[in-house]
Amino acid sequence: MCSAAECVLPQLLSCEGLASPGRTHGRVPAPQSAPGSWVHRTPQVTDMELTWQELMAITELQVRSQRELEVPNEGPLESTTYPACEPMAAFDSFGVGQPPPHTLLHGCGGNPAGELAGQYSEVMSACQRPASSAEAQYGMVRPQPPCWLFPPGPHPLQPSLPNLLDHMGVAGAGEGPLTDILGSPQGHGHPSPGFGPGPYKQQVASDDLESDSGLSLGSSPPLASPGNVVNASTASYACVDVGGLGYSNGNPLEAEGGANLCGARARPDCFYPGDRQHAANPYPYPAPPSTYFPPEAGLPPIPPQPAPPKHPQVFPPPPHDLHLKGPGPSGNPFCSPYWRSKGVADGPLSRDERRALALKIPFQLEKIVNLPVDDFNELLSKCAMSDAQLALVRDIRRRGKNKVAAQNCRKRKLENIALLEAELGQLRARREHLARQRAEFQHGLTLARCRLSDLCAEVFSKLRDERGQPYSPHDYSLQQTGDGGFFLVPRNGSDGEAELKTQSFLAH
DNA sequence: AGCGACTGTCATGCC
DNA sequence: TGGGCATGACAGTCG
Repeated sequence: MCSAAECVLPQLLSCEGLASPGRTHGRVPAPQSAPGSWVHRTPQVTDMELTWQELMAITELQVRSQRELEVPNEGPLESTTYPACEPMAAFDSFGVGQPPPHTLLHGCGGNPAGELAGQYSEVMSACQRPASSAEAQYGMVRPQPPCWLFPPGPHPLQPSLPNLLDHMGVAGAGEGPLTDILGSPQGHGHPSPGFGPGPYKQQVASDDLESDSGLSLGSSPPLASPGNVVNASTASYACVDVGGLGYSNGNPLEAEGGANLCGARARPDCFYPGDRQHAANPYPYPAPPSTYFPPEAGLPPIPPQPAPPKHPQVFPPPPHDLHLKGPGPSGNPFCSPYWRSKGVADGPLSRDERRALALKIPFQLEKIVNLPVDDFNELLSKCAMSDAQLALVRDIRRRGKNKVAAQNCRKRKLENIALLEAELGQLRARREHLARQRAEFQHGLTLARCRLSDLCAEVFSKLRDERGQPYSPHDYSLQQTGDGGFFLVPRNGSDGEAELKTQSFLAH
């Protein structure tokens, strides 16, 4: 009998389904027709792409493995034969490498390639092995031959997301670099990061460059910049031109024709007294909170973060009497003057805030952004505003909503990346498991072939023709019937023996 | 100075 | 048709 060491994996398994042209050793590109493969590839093939290709190759490997390991059951006289110990190709670890040239090997007891077709599974049953630990790990159901690799249900390489998460467990999803990103307070933990209390970054003059609401903020001199404290240090009531309306202490709306501001007609310095200003504050307004929007309800309060020492707070904290709550001076809740919500952190005014201040928008920016469209329109209808004010309000609303949308979009993107990375890890683990399982099956198949070859040799050694001469296994092959009988079938073109010289006998 | 992360904004497409 | 949303791209800021 042969030993496993003498037998090499058969060529049958290596050449038919695995040796595809164009494959490189150890790296299996995805078939171009494979769904999910990227036809239009960027010049830089990223590692993610390669990984995806590998994953796609697993599908192909599985299909091919199924094809190869399936034993056709086409009847007792099916013509498929199993050459034993034929030249076999050396496999790489995954069995997907290009097979080497055929090499004649001697093994399996030195028996010439006797062939025995038919009851193959009986021999293979000895090679079946208990489910590996990896199966338990992935909850795989031990499939029955000939579909060992394919448990019932969805395709193992196309698990649904919930299944994947089930497979992943909590720990699996929590690994990977993106988990850190997701776990960071900046990335997650706040449904609306834009509303978070993070310190406002210092605004520069470039903030005021342009506005699609028609404000030529770009024309503002450097004085308009909060960062430019030198030029503005001498004027607590700095007159900053904002598109002709400007951060002046004058009322631009009055200059425009005296639009009714519903009680917001008072000069800005009445709401934001300049005598409370820091000497270096170029703006005649108190320091705004770091975030303009109040924290969302239901969220745990986030402790305020101290301003970076590198960027000292330019604006002093506003006095409490400036944090007006409820209706404005007019008593109309929809026409309260522009003020910031109480309880938000301090920080420089944002661009829109400065614009709103410049145009004396009598609404909270929070309301402008967050009100439903009906309420927003009602709010606008109740307060007659100039075209510039309306345009600015709508721009503020659009930008505010888009800002939130961008934050949500980025959050979703990070979540999707984390999810895909977790899925990638699971698929890689599954690929390794399938590769190990494939190696086990190939080893069992090799043993079975060796035993089959030995059995054939034993049968041929006991067969004699009418002249008492043994049959040559080179000229005849054995085929088995369903009832255990054997037939001697002459090989095609064997020594010109034309007549069907079939001999039936019962197996012992 | 360069770089990466973060953020706001704009443009665009879709609903 | 206007508004909102989603998203890629770009630029600015900051560590």
